[in-house]
Amino acid sequence: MSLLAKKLIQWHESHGRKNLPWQKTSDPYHIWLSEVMLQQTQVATVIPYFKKFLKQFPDIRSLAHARQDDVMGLWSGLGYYSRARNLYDAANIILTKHKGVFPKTFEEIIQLPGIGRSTAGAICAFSYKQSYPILDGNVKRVLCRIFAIKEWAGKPEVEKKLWAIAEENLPKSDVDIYTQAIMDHGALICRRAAPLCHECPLSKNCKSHDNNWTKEIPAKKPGKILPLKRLNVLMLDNNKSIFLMKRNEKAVWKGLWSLPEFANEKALSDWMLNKLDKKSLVVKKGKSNANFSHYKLEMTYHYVTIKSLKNFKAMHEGLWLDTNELQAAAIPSPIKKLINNVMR
DNA sequence: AAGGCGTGGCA
DNA sequence: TTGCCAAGCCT
Repeated sequence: MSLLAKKLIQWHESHGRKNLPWQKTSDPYHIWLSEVMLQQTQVATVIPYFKKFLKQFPDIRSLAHARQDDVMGLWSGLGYYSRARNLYDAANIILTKHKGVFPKTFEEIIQLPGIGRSTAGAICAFSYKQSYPILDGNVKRVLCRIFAIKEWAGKPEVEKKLWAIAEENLPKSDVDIYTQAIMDHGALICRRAAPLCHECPLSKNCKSHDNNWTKEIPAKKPGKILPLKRLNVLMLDNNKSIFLMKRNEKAVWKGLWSLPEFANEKALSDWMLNKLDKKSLVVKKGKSNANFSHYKLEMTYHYVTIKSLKNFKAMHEGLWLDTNELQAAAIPSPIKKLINNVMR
């Protein structure tokens, strides 16, 4: 066994995390769900979503038979919603192609939508104790530091090298413990900022520690200027009920429910003149910002109250949701917050 | 190959 | 406030 694996497994014995909700089980459904939720998402954020999701969908069959909107509702606020769609699709594939039983080989697992090499490796290691490596943010950081890799870990060439290193250091036994150990070590000791080198079992074998490079490594992603998008959203309030429209399949927040959206104010007022009986009063107007990984968004909201739906001409274009129904609905976080703030 | 895809925590 | 980025995958 590599020195790296040996030391990490030893360290995990007394310092690793052993009581997370998806641990102490080898049920591949639980492992799969947790690994997908944890993609680009922090542990503390995932825990309540994981519990709630399992409570409503305790097994693959119940998930496969659900309505997609209910699945999306449980995912609302967690982000990266294609994960929820893929999970739902994969559950149905497992039902039809694998007779409802989660597949047991890496090759079959990685073919499921939403499962890439790292997630498939984690499922194999945790559920079946099969020796496959993972390469998440933690592992990348630990390996870059130990081997003094000064380039950005997301660069394809560097990533290829990291997979090879991950492969080389993989133990043949106890991969489940090793996999948990290297992630825990990255999260708790080899942290991005202020790593705890004095508590690190690998500090004597770490090139970054030797050379005092822990601040330079891991290297930052090459920066770029994010574009700013401006748009107008309409908040129609009919007796504390809000009008929402389902977003199309082309842009961000695919398939989620959101406020009617317009490129400019004229388009918004035209829509109102067209769909509402007479010119309605804008009760409140303001701006709200949201930042994404690839652009910034400035929303100008227009809060309008109407007294009756009698002459409303867009009933078939969306749905009216009572404010107390908003929480469980499949609505993006910034929109949910905006509605809550303005209505309050 | 590079960019789309969310959200919240933290410095 | 702003920027960075976390248990990545898909096209």
